[in-house]
Amino acid sequence: MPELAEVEYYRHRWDAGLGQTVQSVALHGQLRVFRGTDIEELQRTLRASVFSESSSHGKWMMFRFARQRRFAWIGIHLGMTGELHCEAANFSPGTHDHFVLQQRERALVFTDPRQFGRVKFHAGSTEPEWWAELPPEILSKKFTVQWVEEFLLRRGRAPLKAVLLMQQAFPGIGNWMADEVLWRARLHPALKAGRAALHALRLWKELRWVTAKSLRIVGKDFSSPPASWLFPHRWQPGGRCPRDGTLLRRATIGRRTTAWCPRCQFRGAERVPAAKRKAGTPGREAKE
DNA sequence: TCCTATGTTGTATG
DNA sequence: ACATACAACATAGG
Repeated sequence: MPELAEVEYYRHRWDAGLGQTVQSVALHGQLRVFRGTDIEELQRTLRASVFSESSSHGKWMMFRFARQRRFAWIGIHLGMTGELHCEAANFSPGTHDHFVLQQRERALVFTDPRQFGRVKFHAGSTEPEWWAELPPEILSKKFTVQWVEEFLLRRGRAPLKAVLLMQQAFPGIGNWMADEVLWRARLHPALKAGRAALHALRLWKELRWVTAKSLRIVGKDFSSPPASWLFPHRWQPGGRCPRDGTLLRRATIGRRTTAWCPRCQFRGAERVPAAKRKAGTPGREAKE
C-alpha cells in the first residue's frame, strides 16, 4: 500500500529497536527483495551492530547501524505490498517475511508478499550514494514552484497524472496522493503536463498540503483521511465528489486507475473540440 | 477463470 | 540523448 505517509507509519514500527544491538540477521524465503545487494556482507556487517538511526525520504526508508566506528546503512522500499513490523523475540518467520533483525527483546521484520519491495545495503564511513542522490523532498526548501514547472514542461506530452507519479520529481507521491492532489488543484488527470505547467503554483501548493496533512493523519497512526477528502470516496462504487456531489469518474490514465470529478477538474480550454468525431469512435481519453 | 491491487524497472520505439 | 509507452515482476483476493 505504501506511499510516503504509509512509509512513515511503517518506519516508526521499528522504533522500539532503536539503540538496541542486532544479534543476528535472518534472510528468509526468496531473496528477490535483495536483488543487487551483497547479502553476505550485509549479514556479516549488521551482526552485533547497534540500530542507531532511522529516517525516510519519499518512499525510501533508511536505517543506520553502528559498530565501533563503522557504519552500515539499510535502505528499504516497500514496493506495493511491503510492511515493517515488530514482533516478539521468539518470532518465527512466515513465507513472506524476508528480512528479520533479531534483537534480544524483539524481532524487526520486513514482510512483502509480492516482493516488489527491496533492501539495499551500504557499509563505510559516508552515506551511500543511493541515499545522497535522492531528489528534493516535497516539504523541503529545494522543492520550489520552478522545480515543478520545469519538470512539467520537460514531460510536456505525458498526462499529468503519469507525471505526478514520477519519483525523480515528486518523491513519495503514489496513486492515491496523486489523485488527491489533482482533485484539490482542480486539474484533470489526463491534462497534458505541458499545459498544466501554467498551473504549477496550484500544483505545488496542493502537493505540499496533501503531503503535510497525510503525514499527520495517515503517517501518525494509519488513520484514514476525513470525508472532505477525495480519498474515502474514490474507490466507492457510486462515490461522489465531496465538493459538489458529482458522481466520480474512473479510468486508466498513465497505466494506473484514476478517479476524478468530471465537474470540478477541468481539462482546460486547450482541449481541441472533437468536432467531427463519429459516434462510437473512442476518444483520446482512456477507456472507462 | 479473469480482473484488480497505494510500484518500479527494463526495453522498444519515436 | 531524451521522452514516452508498455510488459514484466509475484501474490492474494474478489
